Amino acid sequence: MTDVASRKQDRITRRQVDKFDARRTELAVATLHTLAELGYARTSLREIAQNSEFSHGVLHYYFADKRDLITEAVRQYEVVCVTRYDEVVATSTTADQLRDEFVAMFFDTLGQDATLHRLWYDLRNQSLFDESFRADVLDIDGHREDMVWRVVSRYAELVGGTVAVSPTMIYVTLDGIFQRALLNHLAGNADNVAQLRVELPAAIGLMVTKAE
Amino acid sequence: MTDVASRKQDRITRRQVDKFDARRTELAVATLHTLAELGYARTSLREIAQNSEFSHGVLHYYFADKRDLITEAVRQYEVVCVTRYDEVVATSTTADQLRDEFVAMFFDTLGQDATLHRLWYDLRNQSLFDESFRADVLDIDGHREDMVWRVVSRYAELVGGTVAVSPTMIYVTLDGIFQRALLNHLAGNADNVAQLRVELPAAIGLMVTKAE
DNA sequence: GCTTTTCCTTGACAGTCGTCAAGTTTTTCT
DNA sequence: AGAAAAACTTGACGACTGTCAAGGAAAAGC
Repeated sequence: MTDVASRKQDRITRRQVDKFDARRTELAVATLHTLAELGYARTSLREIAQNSEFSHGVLHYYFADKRDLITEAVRQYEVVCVTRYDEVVATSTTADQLRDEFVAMFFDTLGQDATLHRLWYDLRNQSLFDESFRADVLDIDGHREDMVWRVVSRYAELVGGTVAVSPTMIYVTLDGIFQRALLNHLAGNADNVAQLRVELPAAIGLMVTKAE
Repeated sequence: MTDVASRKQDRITRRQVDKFDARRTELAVATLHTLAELGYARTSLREIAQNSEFSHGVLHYYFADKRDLITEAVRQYEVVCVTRYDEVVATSTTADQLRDEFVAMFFDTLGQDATLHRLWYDLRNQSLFDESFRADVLDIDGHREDMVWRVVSRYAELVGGTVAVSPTMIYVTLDGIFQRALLNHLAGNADNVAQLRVELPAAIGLMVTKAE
């Protein structure tokens, strides 16, 4: 094959691959929405296909099996999820501003993306039963930990102090608060959510030690 | 009906009811074990029956439907779960002893009852999708919160200080640590579990303020 | 001991599931 | 425009699901 011909072949292959990947992503997004709506236990391939513009058979054209499809959907989730607070970190110039904007976004996404968040917790729990999810889940969990660490360590910096606990402890605490708030939110218990919002700043405060 | 006859009838009815309830409980326990093993998404009635000494048809003799059965299983879980640390609270005479024994039991049950705990988190998450579980879940969650509050408030008492954060915050923090430890435990990542064990005492310490 | 009630098994039902092969439509290439 | 390849639909398969009715086995009542 000549150079020109091989480069041409490359372009074609690339374009095919791109198209293939684009459709995969499209179907993974449809999967994500279906999972968020129904939960892992009740999500079927036919239901997913109905949330897309294709028929159920096409899923096996783009994915090896159901697990492959759901794994791809989880990866899509990560793309959306894991940089949520970065802009807040980048633009805040005072500790109070960072804290307040973090709390605001925390509860904003709680209400806005509630179904997506409950899906995340559903899949994380599935990984307790199904080994094949664990690697992806632990990976995403790590990125979430990094995400809140960026927030809290920057907060400590702006306060002029140091972080008093480990990144892991920070993450599990904030994630625990989020889970609780999500449950209360979906249960329609707005008062409890509001109470958690009031208490969140103090919880963050406990994690950093001000300089003397 | 004479008094004697009516009392006799009562006894008979009572005995029948007791027997009925006993079998219900027996089947609920079998359900609990099946759920713990397979998770909610993959637990079928036939699988449950195979974990008992009866056939699958009997489940509809004692339970209205699958939801009824699983709800009863969840209630069984609560009976086991929610008084776990009470003896530690009752017998500890110093703050250090209480803290150490709590931590020990915390990680003991983590390893011992791992499948049961993952089931709890599975069901709590199901309640984010299925409204009919929510009441029971919120009830159990409340009892778990009370449970850790009894530990931490007693700890503060023995230290001679006061609790610095709300019961809810205490619970979500400890529960978050437990969840993370459970995931790492089931993933075979013993190092991370050990690390959490090291950090847990300090996390408890942060929650109480010593008297001046 | 015989009848009645309770308890449990069996087998079938209507439906859903993941998977895949066969065939049709659409796009791409020459 | 015609041929080849890719993209997609359709329908079927075996397996599995919750539910329930019919009937047998065991226990209780007399």
